[in-house]
Amino acid sequence: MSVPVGRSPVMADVARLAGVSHQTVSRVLNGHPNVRTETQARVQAAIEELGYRRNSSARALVTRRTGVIGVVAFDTTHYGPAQTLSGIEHAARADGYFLSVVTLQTVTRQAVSEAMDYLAQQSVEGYIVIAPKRAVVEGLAGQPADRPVVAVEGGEAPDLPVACVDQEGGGYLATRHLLDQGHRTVHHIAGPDDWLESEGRIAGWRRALAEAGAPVPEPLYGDWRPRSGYRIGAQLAGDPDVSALFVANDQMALGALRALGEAGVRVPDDVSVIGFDDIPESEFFTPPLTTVAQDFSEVGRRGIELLIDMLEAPAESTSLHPARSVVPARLVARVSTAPARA
Amino acid sequence: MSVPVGRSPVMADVARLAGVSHQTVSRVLNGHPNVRTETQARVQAAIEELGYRRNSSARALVTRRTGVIGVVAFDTTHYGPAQTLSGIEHAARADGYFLSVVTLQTVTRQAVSEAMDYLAQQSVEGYIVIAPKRAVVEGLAGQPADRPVVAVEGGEAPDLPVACVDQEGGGYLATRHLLDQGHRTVHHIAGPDDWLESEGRIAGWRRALAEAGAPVPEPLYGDWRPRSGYRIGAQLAGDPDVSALFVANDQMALGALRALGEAGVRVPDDVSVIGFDDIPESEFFTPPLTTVAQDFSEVGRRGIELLIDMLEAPAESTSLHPARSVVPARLVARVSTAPARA
DNA sequence: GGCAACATTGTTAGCGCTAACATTCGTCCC
DNA sequence: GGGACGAATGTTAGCGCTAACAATGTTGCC
Repeated sequence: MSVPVGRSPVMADVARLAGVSHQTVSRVLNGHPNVRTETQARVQAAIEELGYRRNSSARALVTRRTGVIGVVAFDTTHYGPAQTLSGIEHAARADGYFLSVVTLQTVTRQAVSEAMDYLAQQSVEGYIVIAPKRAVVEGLAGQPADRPVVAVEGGEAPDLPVACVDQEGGGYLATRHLLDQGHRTVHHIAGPDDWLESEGRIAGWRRALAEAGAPVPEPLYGDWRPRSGYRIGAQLAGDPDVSALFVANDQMALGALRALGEAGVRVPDDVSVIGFDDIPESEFFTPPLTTVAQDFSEVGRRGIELLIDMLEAPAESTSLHPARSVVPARLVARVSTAPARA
Repeated sequence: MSVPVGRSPVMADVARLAGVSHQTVSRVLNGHPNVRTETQARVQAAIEELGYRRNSSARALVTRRTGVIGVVAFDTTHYGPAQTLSGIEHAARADGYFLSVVTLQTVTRQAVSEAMDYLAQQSVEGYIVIAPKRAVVEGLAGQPADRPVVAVEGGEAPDLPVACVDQEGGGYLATRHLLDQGHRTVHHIAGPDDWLESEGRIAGWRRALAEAGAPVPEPLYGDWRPRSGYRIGAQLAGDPDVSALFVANDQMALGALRALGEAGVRVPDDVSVIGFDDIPESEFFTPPLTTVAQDFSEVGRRGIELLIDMLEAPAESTSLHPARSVVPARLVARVSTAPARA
């Protein structure tokens, strides 16, 4: 009896066993008031005996709520995005939501729109889009918003709620740190120029230089990967003007460290290097990398918070001032930066 | 008219606009034969005009298929697991399935079982569990299997379909590579001893040593993180017996390289070091790390393949010989290994 | 004691879809 | 020419649940 053969039990089976109507079972499950404690217990017992589990499709059909949040992610094989995704997942689960994830290889407006379409098939209630490029954020803002969207890492998105790290502040912090150590100016290996993270970090770097009245060299653009840092690092190694280098992420910084090392440039004695991200490996680079840490999971958490607010608020003036949640960056000083030589 | 106010359109709205019954609309949507081409076109047009989208809950309710696969993952902030997840996701989407992901902080039997329970609420059709520890796999096999489960990275799981990389083969490959370069024996920094990956790599290492008649030192256990590699590396640095070192992952290898460097031990001149995983950074370590590459996304792909086979096969003798899909590992030779000194 | 107010439970009607059966129509063949 | 067949479409009955309303008890208070 406790293991019904054939089909899995439905609410009516529980009701029969507990000697109540199926509606009373529903009430117990939904925590309605006005159910006698004793009835509740009987129903609970019947539920356990049968191993009953509510059918989510039937429930969603009538409540018009699926409890599923769609996530469009990129590049989850890298540290930052993967951490962010993990933060999103935990926050969503804590609030009883489910996550349906699509990860994209290419970061284009069209790919994002296809991914959102795919997720729409599953009746997601809203979207979290990890939107690291300007084009993506702009494409997002132009969409017919039949359900709420939150951008994560979306920089200064114009008309969209956004959760992100303060990239500009982080860039400022990094540059300031080097200037404070007496370097005349700071060179910059940036990320690709259509990424919002690159933009923000460049802006912070420029602001710090401007504030200090330091010369502003041309930034050199990499592609986030170690190899590009290596290439650009090799270029800079010969330049006697370079005494301090701000690299837009730790992976490129790793490449740069290697190139400098191979060229006989000592870090930090000859050149100071600072990275960005604080990946787990940075502490063990040669030399241990000074860098700027981002609290990725906090960003994920805030993204979910924004979205759930929209889902659960009685649709109102959300479009007037789209919410922004900015997480500060934090300097992690290690060995790769040192005061400028006299 | 094309933008209906109030509720979103349902099948009946499309039917009305196209001048057919709702069932005909359903037939068009499901690609049934025996619908006149012209009718099909009219229905399609109506669908587009209204921006109609099938209600997945209603559909799932009657078909008893949700098209959702539940994934239990750990540690997606690290390279391997994140890559695997990404492989799983792409393969699932290619077959029209959706993914619902739960990531866990702690790898315990209970956490896994709770995660599966959570996913069951959403009526997932089956599970992919990234199960890197023996206890987890065993707990999995003991569960009441009301829906199919595939383990990924589950080593030699007894009664469960598994997709994994050939860890033993990889360990053998790494050790063999060092022995072939004339090293008398190979020391090993292993992962935690309750991880299946550790076990497999240790087994391969032992086999290679045994085959060569080389002495078998005690393996030293780390925790996968760079810091533990650093700690153990510092220990080994003073030992003149150590001329070749197989480290169970690249992150620990990074720590070990740093410790050796600090102790004045030159790699590869004094000691050869080989890692495991081939993370994107390895190529730019000091020196560039020889390592064993795993095709994580292929593992994810195969996991999905196994699961979908089970979902779509008319439930038969699946339990007789649970399928195993083993992906070979591959040696990536770089600079950190060299022939033994005479 | 009777009646209002409330607590507790049951009954009914869908949510939007697909499967199964019913109907209509044209076509073919003896 | 009529019956048999199959193609094309329509009609009906749920899937398992919740919301709304209806029907009971049960209490308290004058």
